[in-house]
Amino acid sequence: MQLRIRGSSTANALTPRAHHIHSHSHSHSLSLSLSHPHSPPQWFSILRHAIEASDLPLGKRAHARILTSGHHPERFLTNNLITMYAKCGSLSSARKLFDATPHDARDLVTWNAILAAYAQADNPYDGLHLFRLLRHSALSTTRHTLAPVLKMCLLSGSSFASASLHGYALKIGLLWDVFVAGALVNIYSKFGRIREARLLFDGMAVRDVVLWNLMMKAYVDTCLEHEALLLFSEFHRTGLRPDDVTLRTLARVGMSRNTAFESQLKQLRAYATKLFIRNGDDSDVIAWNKTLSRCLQRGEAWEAVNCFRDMIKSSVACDSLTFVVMLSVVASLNCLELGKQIHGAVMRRELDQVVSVGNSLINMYVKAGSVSRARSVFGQMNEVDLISWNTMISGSALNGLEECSIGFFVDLLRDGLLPDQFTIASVLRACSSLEQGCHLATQIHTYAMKAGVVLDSFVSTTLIDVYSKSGRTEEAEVLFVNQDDLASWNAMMHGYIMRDDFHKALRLYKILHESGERGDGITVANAAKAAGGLVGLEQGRQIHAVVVKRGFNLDLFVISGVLDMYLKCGEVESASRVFTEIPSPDDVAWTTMISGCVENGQEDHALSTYHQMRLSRVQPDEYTFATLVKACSLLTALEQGRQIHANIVKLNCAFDPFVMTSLVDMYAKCGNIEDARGLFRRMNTKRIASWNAMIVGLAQHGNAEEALQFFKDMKSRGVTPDRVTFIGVLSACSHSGLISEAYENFYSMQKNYGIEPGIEHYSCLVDALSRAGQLLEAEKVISSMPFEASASMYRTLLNACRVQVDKETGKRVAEKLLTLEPSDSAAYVLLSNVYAAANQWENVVSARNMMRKVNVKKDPGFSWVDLKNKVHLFVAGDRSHEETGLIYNKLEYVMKRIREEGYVPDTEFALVDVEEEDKECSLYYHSEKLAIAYGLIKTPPSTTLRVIKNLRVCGDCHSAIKYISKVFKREIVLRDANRFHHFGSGICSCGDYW
DNA sequence: ATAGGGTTAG
Repeated sequence: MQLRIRGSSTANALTPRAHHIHSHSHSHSLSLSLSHPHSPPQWFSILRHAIEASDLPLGKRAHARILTSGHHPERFLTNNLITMYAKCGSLSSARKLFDATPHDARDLVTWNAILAAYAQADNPYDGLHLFRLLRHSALSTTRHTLAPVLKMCLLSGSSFASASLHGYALKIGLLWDVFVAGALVNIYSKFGRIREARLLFDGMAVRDVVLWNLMMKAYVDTCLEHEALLLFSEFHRTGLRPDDVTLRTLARVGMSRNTAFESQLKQLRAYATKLFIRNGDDSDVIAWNKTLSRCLQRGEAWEAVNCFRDMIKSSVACDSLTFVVMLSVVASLNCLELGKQIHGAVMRRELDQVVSVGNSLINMYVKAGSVSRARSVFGQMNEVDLISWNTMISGSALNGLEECSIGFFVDLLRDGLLPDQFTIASVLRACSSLEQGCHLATQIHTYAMKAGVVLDSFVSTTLIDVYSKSGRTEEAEVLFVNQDDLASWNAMMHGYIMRDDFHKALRLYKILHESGERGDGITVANAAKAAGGLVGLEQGRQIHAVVVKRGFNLDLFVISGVLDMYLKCGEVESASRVFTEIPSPDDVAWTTMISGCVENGQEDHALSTYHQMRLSRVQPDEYTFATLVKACSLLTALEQGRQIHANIVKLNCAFDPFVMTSLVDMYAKCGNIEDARGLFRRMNTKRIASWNAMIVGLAQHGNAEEALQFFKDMKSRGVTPDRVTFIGVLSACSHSGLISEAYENFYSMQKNYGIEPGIEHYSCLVDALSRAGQLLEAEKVISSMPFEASASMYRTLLNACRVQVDKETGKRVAEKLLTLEPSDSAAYVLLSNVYAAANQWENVVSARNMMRKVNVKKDPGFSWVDLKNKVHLFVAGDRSHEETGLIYNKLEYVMKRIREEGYVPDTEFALVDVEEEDKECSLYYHSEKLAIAYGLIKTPPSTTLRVIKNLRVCGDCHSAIKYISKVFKREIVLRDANRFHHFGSGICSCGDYW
């Protein structure tokens, strides 16, 4: 029995010679176990049975009965129990038993057993630690100790540990053991240290076939074909008989392009084939299948293909398992042609009616992207099982055929089959990519409950994903409770991110961290995204550090997330640094970089990055183009836009609704309404955003009738307008003085479409009334709406008073505007213009004088600044900050300094020319000034300040910040609700257009 | 032989 244990653990460590060990050890095991004096023999046979069947519960029951039988298990039985736990996959129980065994009760076999357990469980670090403890004890070791230890060296990838083991083996005289030497040769060659392997090999006095094989394989693996051939000749001269491993190793010589040894290779192949036939008995189908599946497990797919070719050439008949394995190999290679060839081979051998083979064919075809071929295999099977159905369901979903996937699910139910967790998870996957899939998912949820698989972690994770995607976060949260599966955590994090709840997402990340779990690349990518959403640069940097430390920066998914985080924080330079360190960026990484430039107002940089992308021969996709077109639109760069358009057509992206919509928008914003119209007409799928771009574009160009015509067409085609549509419609009305239409739409929006008017809609209405001269009516609308009036509304109205020469209303409106915006020069300028139009020059002068006395007072709205990882938030006239005195003093000083430099609170030009953009202007101005003042106090000179504002920056603040950047020599990055503004040396990256 | 979570856009 003891030998059996050792034997099998050795077999695990030195896989190439597995068959040797089994044949040597078996006879000993029986005689020993039966003749052992102290333990009742039935325990051993039960334990052996548990090991063979991998039956952990049986083993545990046996252990329990041994304990309850009153006898403390002595050493021999304990060793067997440890082995049983190891073989049945419970490393923790094995270790518990080992720890419970007193030190003086442990013998070498105990140690070997626990070491073998760690080797088998692929847990090299803890196992190697145990080995260090063993070395400190007085026990002397044998090859059976070294075998698992060497395997763990291989697993741990530690060449240092292997070198020290080499020395240790030499010291205790075990290096001359072919088992030990073979393992070392194998390790050295796996670490690429082939010369050390050869040195060891050459030093061996006795070498067996396995050792030769290992050395030859080392050469073949490293493409040292000439050395492999030389070694083979040497081997041949020893007269040792080559085995099938030798032959298969040789068969791989010549796979590389190197043709220098063509004739030698031919000889070798002929020789190998002859030997294969002679070795017929050794190379039966089972051995071949074993080799194939070993290749599959190691991910060496092409090696498996080559091996399969050799197998076909030999006289061995492939069986169904051969094809199951090979089809799995091909599925991983995603190679349709090869798959078809193997399908042909299956048909010739009439194995297509074996269910497992049929299922493998289906799987291979769906993985290769051919659902139709999979379906035809499915249809031709006489007998199908649940796996066949599941593969069709998941395969259809995988290939974007969601309806088809759901169809299979329905058919399955109709056939009276009970879905299992695979079925449910697969069909839910289809729902999750379906736009209206949530309702369906709810139904499938009830099926999952009926089938009792809701607690399955795959099922619940997919449900969390589906519910999050459709905004039903609460339902997702319910499912997430008690989930201990990392994928669920990731899905939940992503769910929060999708609804912009970045705080909650980061909280999950923190909880995970604090519980000792580190998460994986996806976790960290999610965390980066959340940090980006919060513009939390410090947190983002920490996450970036984790990414680098754990090697996730090689994962394009993850590093693109980090890139995006920096860009969302306005850190274009950091992003560029990260980007240049990506070995070969893909389309997404490039697009992230380009879109980040656009978001940060560096449209030129975006376009030049695009040209680099073309040079690097990465194909842009529809995301890239949508972004680029936006850049052109912001730059009003019609020519560049046209060139990009040509690229879009050339690269077949002219069918994507996103791209086309942004093109329509670009042409319209660039003033080329004809091309916008033409493009729009030719669009196949017109989404709501496409219509909106057209309607808003036409309205902006004052082409109201046509805008309303488009609106009509849109409705008649069954497209439901949204709030953006009505902004376009109402602004179109206002531009053409269509008051009754404006009212009509304003009410129809609520009554027929259930859209509550926002402040933008009211703005349009007020604008329309003002322009039409209905000043009192406009005032009435303002006072009746459920919002605080915005300053821009009053400004519009005041301007209308000037045009209408209505100084009574004008005065009233100016007063209201001034209570809202005491420091807003616009009010004074407009008011003075009203008086000027009425020829009341004294009042003009007094209005101008009032303006000069302006002080900064109320400042609701909020802005925040992130200093030393703490967010400082400022709201209207905020005096709650602990350093408020300092801040206000600084601000006074700042305003004084910039006035000296020429700052005038706003300019007259900006005031009389009130355009659409101004309507969304912040109701509360100066929170950003407070934030900047605090930033100036708290950071050393020339540090870049980053301020974020919840609303759009207004003209006055914009102008002030330009001066601040000049006077105080600071880069100031302001992110407002709309875009980034990079201020420096008195100018802003937006070119004063936003 | 079958199932889950991730990066870019209007």
